[in-house]
Amino acid sequence: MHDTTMTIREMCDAYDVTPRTLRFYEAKELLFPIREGQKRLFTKRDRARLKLILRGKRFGFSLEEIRQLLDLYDMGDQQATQLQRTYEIAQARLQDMVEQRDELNEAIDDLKEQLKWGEKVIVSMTKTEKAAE
Amino acid sequence: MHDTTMTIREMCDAYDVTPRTLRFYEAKELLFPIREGQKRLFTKRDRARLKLILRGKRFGFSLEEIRQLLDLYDMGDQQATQLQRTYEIAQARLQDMVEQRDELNEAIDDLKEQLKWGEKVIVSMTKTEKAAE
DNA sequence: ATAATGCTTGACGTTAACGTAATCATAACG
DNA sequence: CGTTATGATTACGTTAACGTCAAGCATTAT
Repeated sequence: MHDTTMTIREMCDAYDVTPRTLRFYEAKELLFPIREGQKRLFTKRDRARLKLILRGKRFGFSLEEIRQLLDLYDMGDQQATQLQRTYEIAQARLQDMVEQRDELNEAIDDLKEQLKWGEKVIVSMTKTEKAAE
Repeated sequence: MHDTTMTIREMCDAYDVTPRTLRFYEAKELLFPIREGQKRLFTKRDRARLKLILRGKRFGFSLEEIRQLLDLYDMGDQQATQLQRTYEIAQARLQDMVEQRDELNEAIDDLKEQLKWGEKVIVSMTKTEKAAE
């Protein structure tokens, strides 16, 4: 076989993404598949990065944020300052997520209130409806 | 003054929206300001609707959903079935919001785990760094 | 009368993350 | 050698909710 590289299709099957997505990620400089003639060959490194990309997406990071994180990651496994930076970005993202959730919780509570009110109205209306019969 | 109507600017100031937004809402048939010559005049009804629109947005309804709700609202204050329908739409939205929040909570927990791990790595790296000095 | 406002209607621009063709190249298979 | 499979490139389309001009009336202040 091909040493340890994968074709675009194999990647798609393995990670459940479309070719377009992989090409898109390459265009955005998130992945750097090597070329055999015309075709892309994804290395072990690409696969590791893709996993991190997909994980990052689940966390709600934007692709741009993910790119920055991956870059830091690469630049210096030796530089603790970089890792520190990574940590900070993640912290900030966490902050955002918590805020979002809290807002959502508020909205949920508000909407629940509205619904309680709506129930009362519906009940009273169906009552008067019956009364009108 | 103008009986009970407001100009576009007054509306903007009162509700903290841009003229573009009000025109946009009119184009989307969420508002129906009357015309005095060329100019828009927003009635009490428009203001009531705008309040509902803004509230709906806080709840995360799309403008299209809001339009439908407003329409139902108008159509029959007398028809309890319509109100019932409104109630159902809101319930569905609530469902979505709860799901979203739960997903967000999961992601938050996962990310927190990651961060704990990151902390450990950073600590150990700074240690070895010192050791290397 | 003229300049400065305020308002109007288009109509194109923006953002994210791809989807969706259309066209072309290459390689294996029979 | 023709066909099928796989992949490449290019480029426009999608969605939501407006933002951002541009150009033109109309009223009001000077």
